[in-house]
Amino acid sequence: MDKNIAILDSLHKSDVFAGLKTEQNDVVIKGGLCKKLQPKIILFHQGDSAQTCYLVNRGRLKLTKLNEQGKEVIFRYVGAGELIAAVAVLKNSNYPVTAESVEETEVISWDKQTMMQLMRRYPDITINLLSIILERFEDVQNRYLELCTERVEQRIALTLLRLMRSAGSKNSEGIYIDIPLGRQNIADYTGTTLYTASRTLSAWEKKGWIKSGREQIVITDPHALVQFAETI
Amino acid sequence: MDKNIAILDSLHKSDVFAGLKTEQNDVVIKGGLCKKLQPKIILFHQGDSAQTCYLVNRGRLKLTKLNEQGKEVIFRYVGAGELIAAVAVLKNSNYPVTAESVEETEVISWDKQTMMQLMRRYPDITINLLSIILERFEDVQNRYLELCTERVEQRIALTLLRLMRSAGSKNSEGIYIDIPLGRQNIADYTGTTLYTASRTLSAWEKKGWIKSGREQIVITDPHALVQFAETI
DNA sequence: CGCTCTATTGATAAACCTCAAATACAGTGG
DNA sequence: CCACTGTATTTGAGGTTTATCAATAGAGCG
Repeated sequence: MDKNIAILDSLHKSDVFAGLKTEQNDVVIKGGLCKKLQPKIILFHQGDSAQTCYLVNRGRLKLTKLNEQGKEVIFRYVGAGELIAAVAVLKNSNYPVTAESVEETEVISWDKQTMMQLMRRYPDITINLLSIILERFEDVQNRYLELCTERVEQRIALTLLRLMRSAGSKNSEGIYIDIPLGRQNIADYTGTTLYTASRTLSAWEKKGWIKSGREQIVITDPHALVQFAETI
Repeated sequence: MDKNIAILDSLHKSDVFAGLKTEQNDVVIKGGLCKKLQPKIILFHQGDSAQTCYLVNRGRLKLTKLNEQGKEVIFRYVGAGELIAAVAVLKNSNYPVTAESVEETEVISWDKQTMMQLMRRYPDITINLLSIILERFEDVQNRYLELCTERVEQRIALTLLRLMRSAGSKNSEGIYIDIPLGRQNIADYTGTTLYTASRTLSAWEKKGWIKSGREQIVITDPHALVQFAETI
């Protein structure tokens, strides 16, 4: 019972099922399966046959992709209320990315058939799905533009600010990014190397813009970062 | 009458309206407006209020985006049968990119209301739309990965091969890319500069992999390019 | 033929990566 | 509590890739 309430909460704040009435949500819940993940567990691999889509109910996932040489690129950190693997619903294809938990995480899953039925029953879901994908699409496009036109340090600044907005929580020192975030992660997220990321953050720490520990970052002067990101 | 038949042809081969019956197509056509563009005409600007989506019936469009400093990035060349600006249908937002004709081009347009009605009447359209967007989404993701992990020359090779597949036509010398494609365009498409693009193509021309003239490229040895793209 | 736009090429510099080595940190088991 | 181990981070030196600047050549057009 408690579990169902938890799920309901998540459905309400989720983007896919927005606008559904309570009794409709009940139907949705009955079709979904709950799954708990310890940190650093892979939910699915890029290339796996895509049969299921997932809603993050609690915790956070990291979406990545490897190239042939094994270099990792981070596309997105996905938090509670967000749907992933929408591709599974529509096409008989494979997951284009890998999803891995970065902390203790709970996801709710719907298989292709169930989701299709839900979409047919409640056309709003399809429309919602479409707008979610469009939003993400614009997001990648913007990051693609950044990657083409901005320098590494600007990209790191923009990335930190983005993470701050999506996973930031205010504390006494500044805004803490509530994701275990190593230098390598930042590098993979901005298209640079561990070393350049480290040097950059060190410099910013000396300037007092951030404070950083092992796999954690607090932004102490967001305004300075914003301004820096805008310099040519 | 002739015009309508032309439109019908395009609808049939298009991705959005796939699976519709003839009488349904008629309804779709009545909702659409035909528009002819000379080369280098801007159909819409990034930031314009998005009220209309377009299907390319003939010719080709270039989708680009500028950053604040005015650097241009090319996202896509869009050919006949392809839909653009789907975002216009769903959200009260602005076009995220600029669309410009690169040759004589004919587009069919539907405004937000009409498209919404069509989607409600024929739910297949929504589903098709969703799969189109998903495909493009994966495409940007792949290019994003490339940009992060591959060197300029590899990216140029991959880009030429991609263009070859989507706009290539075989002639006596090899496979001609049927888009006016200057060095600057290639640079904007691969995230490099005019100069690097020029040097690279010059080198390949000496090796006999391509032949190039003013704003045009023929790939004479695709296999060599493929192999080169795969080298580390 | 002169004009404009595009492409080539060399020289130079900047940005960034790579490698190597040292240091800091968190967790573990004695 | 402390040494130990494995991982994360820092930092320097040096090299590679790529951008930038400048000057020239070529192609198409009226």
